[in-house]
Amino acid sequence: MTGADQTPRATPRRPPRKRPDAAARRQAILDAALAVFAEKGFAGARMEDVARRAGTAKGTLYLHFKDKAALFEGLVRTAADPVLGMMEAQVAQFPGSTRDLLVLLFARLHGEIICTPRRHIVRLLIGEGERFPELADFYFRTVVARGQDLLRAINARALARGEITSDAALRFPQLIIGPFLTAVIWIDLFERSEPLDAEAMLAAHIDVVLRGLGWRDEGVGA
Amino acid sequence: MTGADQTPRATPRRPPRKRPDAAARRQAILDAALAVFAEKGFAGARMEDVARRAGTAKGTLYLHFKDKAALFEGLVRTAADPVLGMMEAQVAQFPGSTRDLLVLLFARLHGEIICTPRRHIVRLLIGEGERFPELADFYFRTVVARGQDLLRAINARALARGEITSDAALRFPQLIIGPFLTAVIWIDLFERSEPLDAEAMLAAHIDVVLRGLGWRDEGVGA
Amino acid sequence: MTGADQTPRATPRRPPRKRPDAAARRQAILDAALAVFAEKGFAGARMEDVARRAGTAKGTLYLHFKDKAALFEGLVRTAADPVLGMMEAQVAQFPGSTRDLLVLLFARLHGEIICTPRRHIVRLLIGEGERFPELADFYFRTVVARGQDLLRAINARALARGEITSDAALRFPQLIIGPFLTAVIWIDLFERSEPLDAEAMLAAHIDVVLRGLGWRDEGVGA
Amino acid sequence: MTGADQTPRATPRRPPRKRPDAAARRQAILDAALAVFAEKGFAGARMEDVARRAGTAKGTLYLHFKDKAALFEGLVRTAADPVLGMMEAQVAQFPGSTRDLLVLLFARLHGEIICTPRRHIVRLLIGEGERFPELADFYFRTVVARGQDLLRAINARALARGEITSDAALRFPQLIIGPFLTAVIWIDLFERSEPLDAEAMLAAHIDVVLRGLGWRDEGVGA
DNA sequence: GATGAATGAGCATTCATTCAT
DNA sequence: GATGAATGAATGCTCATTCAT
Repeated sequence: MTGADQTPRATPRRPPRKRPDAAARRQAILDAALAVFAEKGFAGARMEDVARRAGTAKGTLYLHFKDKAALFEGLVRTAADPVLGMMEAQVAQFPGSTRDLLVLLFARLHGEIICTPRRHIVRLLIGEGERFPELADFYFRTVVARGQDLLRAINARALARGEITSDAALRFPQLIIGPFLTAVIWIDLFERSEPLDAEAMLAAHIDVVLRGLGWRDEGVGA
Repeated sequence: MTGADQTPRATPRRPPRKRPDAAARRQAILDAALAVFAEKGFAGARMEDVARRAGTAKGTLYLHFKDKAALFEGLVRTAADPVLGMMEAQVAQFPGSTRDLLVLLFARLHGEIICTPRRHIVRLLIGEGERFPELADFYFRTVVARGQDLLRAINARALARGEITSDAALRFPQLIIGPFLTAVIWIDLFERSEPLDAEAMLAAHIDVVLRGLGWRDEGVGA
Repeated sequence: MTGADQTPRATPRRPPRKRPDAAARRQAILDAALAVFAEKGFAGARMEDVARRAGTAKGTLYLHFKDKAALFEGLVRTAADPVLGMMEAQVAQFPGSTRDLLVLLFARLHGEIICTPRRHIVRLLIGEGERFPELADFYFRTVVARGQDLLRAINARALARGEITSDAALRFPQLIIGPFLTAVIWIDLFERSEPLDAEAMLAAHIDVVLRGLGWRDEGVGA
Repeated sequence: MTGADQTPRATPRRPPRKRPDAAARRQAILDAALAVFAEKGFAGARMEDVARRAGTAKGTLYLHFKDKAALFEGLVRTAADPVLGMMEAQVAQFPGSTRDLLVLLFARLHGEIICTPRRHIVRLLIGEGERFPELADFYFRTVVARGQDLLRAINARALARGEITSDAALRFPQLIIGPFLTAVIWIDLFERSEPLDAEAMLAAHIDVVLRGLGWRDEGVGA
């Protein structure tokens, strides 16, 4: 701790344009790709636009992703994972009622997906999924299946706690997630025609679906 | 300056041209378009494939539809209308309980859309909608808005008859239709990964949502 | 919606790409375009032929010119300017008699245009001009108007010097340039039917038109 | 002369749409073709437009002309001939001075061509001539060569009568016709940029060129 | 003869991908 | 590693021409 502390005191003659490390570069590309794919769809997106938006040259894209499809896959791969991971963690150790848990989770879905460019990924996948079967499979495994497990766990817990009586959503977790999907789609396609208060809708959904599953405020044992 | 202007051109020939009336021809094109668009998406669909599948020459397509987008629009335009019309008629004069009505309608949606290539149209629209705002608007006006009116009418009737107590689905018809949308998407994207018994799911949905809206078997007056 | 959007596309290869600088490339394209347009007319010219002749790929054309029309315009734009500039310079500082000046200028027109593929540009413009009004306007401004100014200046000088007495060609410079145009057209259309000694014709024209304007060898003051 | 005279007293139930005989039909097609070709050029003209304008179906065009090129040729063939014939007749028996003859002929060229859609034919031929060598040859034989003969005859007569002294225009009839061509082109391309008083220009041309050829009012012998 | 629906060759243009620099 | 000029396969659309009616 004695000598000079000038460690990062480089000697840059030219503007200290620190070469962003590969990871940052890659993320910039993914961000750009999300924006462009979201606006134009997979086929309509031009690699050149992605490059320009990412602030790189076209060729650079190919240093990070084998081709356009790989870029799309990278997008899907990276976008959903963190949100889901966060939610899984929360469910695992949530102490409160299932209602509160659902409220929390839907708030997350709203804040992290519906209100975010990420929602486009959902729509993109719906649109292009059949053309990229492997991608759909990948998405199923890494996102959908995990989401289902999560919802099933929640339902199982609620049943076990006597909060609900129906196993309908255990058998069909789609009943829980359906309105969320609908909201995502609506925002992108019909918001202009008829605005949707997604937050209010999801709140109503929680009320309806919980009641529909036989909700009792305190659980049977309470 | 698209297309050619060269001088000595083409020279048609052989196939014994018959003339099915224009309407039949048009329908054949629409059928072919549905198949091709469904498989490849809008951008991926080649007009030549549509033509071949319709049993016509490429040029013939353009006698019926101004361009590829118009063909897509024609598809959307013609596919949804009949189903919706049928459902509107049924709702207007349905004598029984709202539960029976919903069962009937979802059976129709299942039989006429989910089990039919028509379901692809829903998915296509979701995927391409943002790129064709007019088409999304058109779809909203001719399909979505009508569907919403229908669902609202059903909910209003159920409330009036004392069958349900919540107006949640009156405010958000999306709660009713959400699981149907989810089923449509699931079938196309994830059926291979995990089959879905859509019929059972929709039955469960009716149970849950009606109960969630405060269902009483006979209505208050019973 | 022109052009394709398919997914797995092209795969360039072989030819050992060198990089002549952009200007040379552009000039090669213009040269090729002149040849092809001259032979086939605007509509009949195929971009592919231009590319092949320029030794580039089709796509390269579009790196230099927005579309076929822009290529045509580029042709017109670059071809006339140098010749005219040269002539303007000469007129501005020509010391000798107007007759000698005209002889010199027509010699230039003969050598630089009639005997050159550039003459095709004149003919092309005549043929396509009405279809490209902006191009005709551009040509008028950058070539025709300048040419007229030049001819008017010459006539004014000749009148001032007392070499001629008539202002007919001051009012109608077309009288001076008409036979040149006729020669250009003749060479392209009728040379095969009846050869024309353009040089001799233009010499005769100078004689006739100067005499017709009241030529006096030394000017009034002589 | 006894019996009824009701020969053309057909029994038309439907509107007496007398079938225009083939010649009228053909002329209608040619008129339409002139209009369309003039506006769009050869390549840009669509047979369908010609048909619509002629009030016939597309197929009918092919009953009168083998193909598009034949239609174009028919146009050129029929348009120039009458004017030229008229002029030949006039020259053959014109009693007055050569100046008066030229005034008369240029008046005709102005009235029958410059002020008429026929002027477009001249321009079309210039533009497309190289692509239709046979047509250019045909035009040369039936129009240009005859025109030259006519001009040579006039010059020879004028020389013989001592009205002029130069044989320049005998050797190069183009000197006489050049400004007319220039006017035709100008009207189509540049009229918008700078209007041209073609009549005045041609009058000036006659003055200049006759004086340039050594004009003497009465001829030597007078 | 007249019609116009059908045909399909032909071309302008785009854009994913490569690779010399 | 980064660049972006060059490539050329791929496809939407046009329109001269035919021929069944």
